[in-house]
Amino acid sequence: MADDYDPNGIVDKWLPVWDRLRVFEPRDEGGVDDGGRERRYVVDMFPYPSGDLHMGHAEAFGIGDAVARYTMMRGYDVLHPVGWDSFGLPAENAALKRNMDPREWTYDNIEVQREGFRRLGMSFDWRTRLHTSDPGYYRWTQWLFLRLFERGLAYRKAAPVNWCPNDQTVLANEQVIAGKCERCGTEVTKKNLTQWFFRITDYAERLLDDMALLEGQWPDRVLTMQRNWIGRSTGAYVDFRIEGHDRPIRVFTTRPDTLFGATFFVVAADSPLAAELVTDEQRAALSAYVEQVRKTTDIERLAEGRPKTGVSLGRSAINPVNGEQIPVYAADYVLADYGTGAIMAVPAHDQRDLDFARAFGLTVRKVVETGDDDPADTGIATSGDGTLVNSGRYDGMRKVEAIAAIAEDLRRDGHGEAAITYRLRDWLVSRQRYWGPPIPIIHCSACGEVPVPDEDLPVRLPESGYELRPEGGRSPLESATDWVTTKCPSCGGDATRDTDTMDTFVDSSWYFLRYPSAQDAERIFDPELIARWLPVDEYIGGVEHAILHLLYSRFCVKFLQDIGLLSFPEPFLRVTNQGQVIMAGSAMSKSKGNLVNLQEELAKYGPDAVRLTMLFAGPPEEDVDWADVSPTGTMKWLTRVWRLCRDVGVAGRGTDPATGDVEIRTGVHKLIADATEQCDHKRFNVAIARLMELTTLLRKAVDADALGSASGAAAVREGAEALARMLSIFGPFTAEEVWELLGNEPSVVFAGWPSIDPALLVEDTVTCVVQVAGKLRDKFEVSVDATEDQLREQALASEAVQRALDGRPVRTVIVRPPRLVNVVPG
RNA sequence: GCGCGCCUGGCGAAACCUGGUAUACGCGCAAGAUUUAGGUUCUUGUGUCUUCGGACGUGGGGGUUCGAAUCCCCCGGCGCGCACCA
Repeated sequence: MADDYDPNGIVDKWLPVWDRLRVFEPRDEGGVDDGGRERRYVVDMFPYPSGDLHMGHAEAFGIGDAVARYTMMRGYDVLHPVGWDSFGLPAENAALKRNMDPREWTYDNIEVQREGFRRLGMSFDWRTRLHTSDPGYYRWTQWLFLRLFERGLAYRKAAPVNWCPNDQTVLANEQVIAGKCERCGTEVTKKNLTQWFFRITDYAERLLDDMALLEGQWPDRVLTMQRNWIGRSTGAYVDFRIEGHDRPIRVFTTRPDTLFGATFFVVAADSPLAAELVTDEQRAALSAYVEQVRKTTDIERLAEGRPKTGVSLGRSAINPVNGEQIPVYAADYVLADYGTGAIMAVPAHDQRDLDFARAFGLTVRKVVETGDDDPADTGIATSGDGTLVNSGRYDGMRKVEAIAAIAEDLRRDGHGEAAITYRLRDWLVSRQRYWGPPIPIIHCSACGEVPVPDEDLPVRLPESGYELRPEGGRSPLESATDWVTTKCPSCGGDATRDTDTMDTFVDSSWYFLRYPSAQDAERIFDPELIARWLPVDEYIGGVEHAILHLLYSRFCVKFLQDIGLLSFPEPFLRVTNQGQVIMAGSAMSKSKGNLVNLQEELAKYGPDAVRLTMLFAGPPEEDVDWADVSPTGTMKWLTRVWRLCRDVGVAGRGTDPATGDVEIRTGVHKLIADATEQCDHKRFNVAIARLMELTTLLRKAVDADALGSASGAAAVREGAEALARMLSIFGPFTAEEVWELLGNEPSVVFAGWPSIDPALLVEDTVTCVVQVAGKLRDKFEVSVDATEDQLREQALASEAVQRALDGRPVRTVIVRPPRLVNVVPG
């Protein structure tokens, strides 16, 4: 045994012991049978194999591991799995750059990270290990696709979609952040392409409603972000006849009460509607405009104060309530894929419409009197409550009455109906890249889109014969001609495979279902193990997935529930977002030159001190600025713990804690109770502070020769063992080492969380605080059952109180026995 | 623009849920002990001012209360999310 604390030596010492004892495998299957425990499923958002582990991994997984280990220590049977999100663009780009096979790059990195996680002391059950890029996994991703396809929830359509010119692929709406590609930051443009979508919009209402189940369990801001993303609006559809056109065009409005104020009509320039409605005279003008719009990136489109543009389509629309003819325009401020892609424009009561009206010299007609100045004069649209004017028989109604009345009249007359629309769009899942699960569809000239039969899954990625580099929206797989050419499963004729692959977010939207039966070759998951472990009790990961991953996973689980494979509506009962590790105020990056290398920190301080430093720096959800913290402090503490336990050694071994010194025990049990309470709320920073206090308390006792008496030794032992057990959730290697120093058999994990003797928490005396006019003047120790009268008397007798009163009479005395007296002067 | 969150010593932070001793724990700093020295380790001190009685102090202002870091309102600063969604 080393003669002082050796932060890295203990890593090599204890890893093989944990492996041998199978410490992190759930007890009631495979390991020690200890049936009857409650189960908990604790999951960390799985890593992307982008290289070696970095500071962010240590932070995120350190928090997840503390949660998992705390849950284990509290006596639950815990499944804490690990896997890799190993398909995706970055791997492919990195491989391209190095002229490597993406497999090689990916699986090499996974090995490096696997070893890194082990050496960080993660309590994973390695049997769960999965990689989304394994055929044994993506087979089931494809299987899931086919189930969606069967039910019409996976479909292909031509649409203007987000296109990243740098990554040469389409992107889901959720992957466009402020107009830029989520991965590379390039400005995203629009392209008309035929793409695969999942009909997540069918689930919009349930995704919104079921958030009630998550309230208080998920971070509020995540719920808010999802709510806003789904974006429910209530209003009405209104059908407008178009002059010289045989079918009416429907619009959505949240303000049917302003129908009489509609003075023009706008369709999205890039929607098929515009092409359908345009007159021959205006066709050239429209094409030129659409061309101009398409070239504009989202960033430019959204620029502040950008003037409204558009082009007349040369027709009129007819307002169903008053027969008025209003001109029809195409403009880019109307979105093709929201609502119906067309709007009635009410410039008086919508700022965007007013801006357009002023740019094109169109009529502004106020129909709701709000008491504000006329929008036609001010250029400021009014949207508040008021009374209807210029609206025929609806004049005089309040806004809300009018909304209901007009919606009802539209329905009765067959001109529309009340409606709800969502901002959420269908999920674009196809990608023109190589490193993802091939879409399991075969295109046959006779049969159309034919699903690959289940028994032919997986559709494996070809391992050669393709050109990896994507180009102009063509998938790399198109160049793998042998792979593409196939027979139609339906008619047996010549056919071709779909050459797109699925987005990596499809892989990750169901992986937590696969862990308990990661090796199952027969089915997507084992229903018995699902029943045993799912849904996820604790899900730990970054807030960057607040919408993307968490929304998609919720959708997939609801779908699997609908087809009878799952019995719960939500995948994650509780979500915790950890903060980031930053350096000197900003995110670490190579270009800023402020990278902190995790491996160097580990070499200097060992994994326990690094983990503790992050956990102790603040609450889990706060960022940690590495410039503000120092592992030397936590390292010093771990050394003190080690020396304390070395000095205690086997003293007091085998004694009944109840025989221990009461004064020491009282202090110990208070600290255990408080640390437990803090851990229950994931306030690990405060819990660690309590463990530090416990260390100091025990050190002082040992220095005062507590070990010289039987009762002192018993109490110190109880405290030191409690310290080791609690330390194990933050600094697992050190905890194991000191547990051994105390003369115990490994593993400390099996010892569980220390219990608290409630009798020791009951205090006989407390400090009573005496205030004069709310300001602290005196305090004294009193019995917990001191009466109001006794306390009042003792307070008034205090010299300090009399001095503060300075001769003033006492108006009243507030007594809150036994802790407080407030003397209020007259 | 809309929505949300945060603001406490030189620094990271406690106490806010449940109003009642503000600054737990750690870093840093200072002094002392140990050491040949540096480092390490240990001890003590560390909100500001002070006439040593106290006074002031949780971004600013106001309110509720016997009593406010804590609850309410206004303002400022910082951060985050959304952003032409009809």
